Amino acid sequence: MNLSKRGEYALRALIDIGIAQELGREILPIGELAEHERIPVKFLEQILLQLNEAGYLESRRGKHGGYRLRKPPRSIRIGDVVRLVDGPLAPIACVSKTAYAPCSCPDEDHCGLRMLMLDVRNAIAKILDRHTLQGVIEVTLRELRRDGVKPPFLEPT
Amino acid sequence: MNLSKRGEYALRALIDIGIAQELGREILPIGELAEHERIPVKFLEQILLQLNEAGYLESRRGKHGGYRLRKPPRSIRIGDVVRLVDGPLAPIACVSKTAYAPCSCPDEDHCGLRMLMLDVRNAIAKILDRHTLQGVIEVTLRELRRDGVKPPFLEPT
DNA sequence: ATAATGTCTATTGGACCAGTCAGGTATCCA
DNA sequence: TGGATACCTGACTGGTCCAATAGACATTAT
Repeated sequence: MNLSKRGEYALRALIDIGIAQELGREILPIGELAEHERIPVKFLEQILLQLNEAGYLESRRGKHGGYRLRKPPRSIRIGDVVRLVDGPLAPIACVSKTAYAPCSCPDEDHCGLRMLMLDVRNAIAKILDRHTLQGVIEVTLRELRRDGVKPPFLEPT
Repeated sequence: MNLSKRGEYALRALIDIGIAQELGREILPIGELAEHERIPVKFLEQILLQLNEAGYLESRRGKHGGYRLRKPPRSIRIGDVVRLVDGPLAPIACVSKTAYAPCSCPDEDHCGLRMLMLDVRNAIAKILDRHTLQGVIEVTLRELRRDGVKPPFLEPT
């Protein structure tokens, strides 16, 4: 039931870029992002590249380059990002909606385990597909403000 | 968000042994189980051994040997079996109740991602910890009967 | 020009998964 | 008592994936 580091970093990156954008930073260089989240730069590169290819980010090269969101945060579903980076949400393939594959069990139609795992898949999907990047960003900023903590990415370094 | 084959086989084995027991078979040899579920015998052996050590099963050696449940199915929570075989239910360690570990993010207390993943963990745990082996067995048998399908393990082979 | 940034491809070390192999030991039946 | 059946134990292997690293190349601002 694991979210990979890759998936975790992808989400953290999108959230950070979204926060930066919300706070007036139009573009965020990868170095700043990597430092803030303590992610190895070259590993993060690959992930941002993937998010770029998938249409979530756009990049500007050269000096003062960096990444920004290509779509409004409200239209980015967390579940879709996880699916992109980590694969299907379902714990076993025979209950996946987006990547169904038959399982090896003798009678899929009368498999109590399958029904249970379908519940689990639906519970996960319900949460991750109902939450957007916008929502996560709002929650994060609200919590920061409530505790009087200065948000990150206010100033270019 | 994956259940490993090992975890899947462990659950299927417990369910099958429970079904057999419900239907009057006091003990189930591994060969019959492996054949029915199409699991490599030697792989299944390791898994049943682990379930034995963990107190879920007891075994009888020699001719007419096999495995049976050591506890009543009602007292076996699916979530605990998954934890035993596959590790924590939480998608990331910083939201695990049974195996918490701090994450690398700069501010765990104001991490929107963490709050979201905590929701996911709780949703998974709610399902897997509320369902017992008894429940899964009942559902399976009910579905089989509803469709008039003969349940497995009625006769020793 | 050059320094700062992103792009792209290749590779690596290690962990883990799923399974295999080669026996050893206990139990039962004839 | 001997053999068949079945569980017990440990080593090990091929493959895949994760996380990270390395280095050459392209683009942009100053």
